[in-house]
Amino acid sequence: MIDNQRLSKLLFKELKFTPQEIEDKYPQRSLKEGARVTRFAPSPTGFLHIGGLFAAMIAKFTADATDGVFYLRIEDTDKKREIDDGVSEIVDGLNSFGITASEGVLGFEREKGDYGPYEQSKRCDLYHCFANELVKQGLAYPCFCTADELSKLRDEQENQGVNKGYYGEFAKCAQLSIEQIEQNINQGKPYVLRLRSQGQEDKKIVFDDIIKGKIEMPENIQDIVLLKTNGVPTYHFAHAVDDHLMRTTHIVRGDEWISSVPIHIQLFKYCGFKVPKYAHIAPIMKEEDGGKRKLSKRKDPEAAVSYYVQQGFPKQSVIEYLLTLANSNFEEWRKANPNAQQSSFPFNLKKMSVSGALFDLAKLSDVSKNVISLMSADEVLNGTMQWAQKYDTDFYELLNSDMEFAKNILSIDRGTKKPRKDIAKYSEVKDYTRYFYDEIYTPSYTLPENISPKDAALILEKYMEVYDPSDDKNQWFARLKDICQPLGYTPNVKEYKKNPSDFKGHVGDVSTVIRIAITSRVNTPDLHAIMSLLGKEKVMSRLKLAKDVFEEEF
RNA sequence: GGCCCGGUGGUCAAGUGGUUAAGACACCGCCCUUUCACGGCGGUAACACGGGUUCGAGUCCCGUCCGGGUCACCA
Repeated sequence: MIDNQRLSKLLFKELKFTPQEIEDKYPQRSLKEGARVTRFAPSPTGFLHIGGLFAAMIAKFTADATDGVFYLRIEDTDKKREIDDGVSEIVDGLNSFGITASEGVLGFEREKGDYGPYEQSKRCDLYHCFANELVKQGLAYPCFCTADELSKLRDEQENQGVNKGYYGEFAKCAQLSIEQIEQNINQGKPYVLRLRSQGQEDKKIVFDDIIKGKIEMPENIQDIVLLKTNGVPTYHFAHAVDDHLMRTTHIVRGDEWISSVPIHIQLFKYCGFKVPKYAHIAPIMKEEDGGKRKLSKRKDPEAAVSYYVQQGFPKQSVIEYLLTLANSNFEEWRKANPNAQQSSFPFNLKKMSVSGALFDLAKLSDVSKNVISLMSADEVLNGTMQWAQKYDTDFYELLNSDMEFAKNILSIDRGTKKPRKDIAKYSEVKDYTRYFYDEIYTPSYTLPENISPKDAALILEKYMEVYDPSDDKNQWFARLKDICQPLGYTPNVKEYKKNPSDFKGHVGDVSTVIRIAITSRVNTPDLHAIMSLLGKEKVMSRLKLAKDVFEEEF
């Protein structure tokens, strides 16, 4: 038995606070009954991952659904892996999808809230205080083993076929006498602080994960590292201290942490903290070679949240899709409440799926088409311009040169009870509208198989004779019908279907030819509206051009 | 390898011992239609496998197989 008080004095010479002072500084939050405090706690080691956005979104919705608090904490305890703009990368990424924290880190060197600092690198005094408490209770000790010794240990254990790690008889620094420790320290030997685990391998620990359910695991017996050589805590220890002090009630995090829960519960108990509730979420996967695997930061461009911004998906679309993955009843809710804010969805952690879902771009597109179909023309234009300003400046200039015109284009078939759903992302708007702009429109005609170039030319010739730009929609269509008969087409689709051999086609074919002549496409929004916007001159010249091209073909 | 977790159509998924095993995406047909759309209807397609328990199993138990996670002074 060593003298823990003496060890404490040896290890922690200048502590800034007592545990009580700290507890007083971070009091219980006064929130209503049932309010949940959640957090997103990433490391600033790279771009924001779609899985991170997913986790953050779930944490935020969980807090918001209970009038709780969602805050952002930065886990920067490993300076080696950190990147320069790590914090902004995360904050900006989150913000660009509307997942904003009400507390915590707001940006580079900026934070808000009474439970800070919210960057772990600035909280060392706090960790040291609690580490010292563990030392005083004999629950932590310094370990002077070098990396070499440790890896040798692992090799030996591998050979012996026993569990690897620093525990039991293998934890040789656990047996050091106070004199040996003092001597090592006086010699300036570097050391880490390890937990003196009281766990027993044959005992089980049981906890209830909100998503995964009841989980039973052996107690932790590893004397894990609490404080690294440089005095900075490991994830495990920082998690216990921070989530206790910040009064987090629900830990929402990736399920790769499940196997560490025995360590975490042990730490909370040794420190005298109340154990929080855990909700471990399954990762988002990708299909490859018929198998599933976690989306990888290095290999998959779509792992980065910025990919979706670049692609031109509206932020609501991505969240909307992620929400369908998180709570499968979201789609049903959305159907019943097409125009409701996402934030009013009664999010439920218990409805989360237990296993990882494959990311489905086709489904995202579908969700996004719906989202965009419900936007106003202004919203679509704003979104598109914001996107284009960054990723397609030529197109941006084009839109910007006459925003009223652009808005009119986007207004076609929008705002009705049954709006079109043909835009999935802002990047598609250019293609969707290109025939309105001579600058980016190159005519290129492909007729359907049932229409010959000769018939097409005849249709166009006839139509040019009767085209009247002042027609309203009904008159316009009546004119289309009028030219059908003489050309061998029928104005009546039903009639055509009854006796297809009696006609060359029906009014649909006639309008298709005109549509192709004007837009080079077989499907566009309402043709009458398009022609009105284009104006007489352009319409006539396009009809003429197409007619000439078709005539050349026979 | 040890320890955890999981396995329902191509994908996301309902499902809590009795269902013709929902729904959405994708795909394919048909219908509606004043063009294009929107929409509607229908179709193909699933309980990993083997044993139990039970009158009855996708659902409970055991085993097998497969997939995932984790075993750092990284988070």
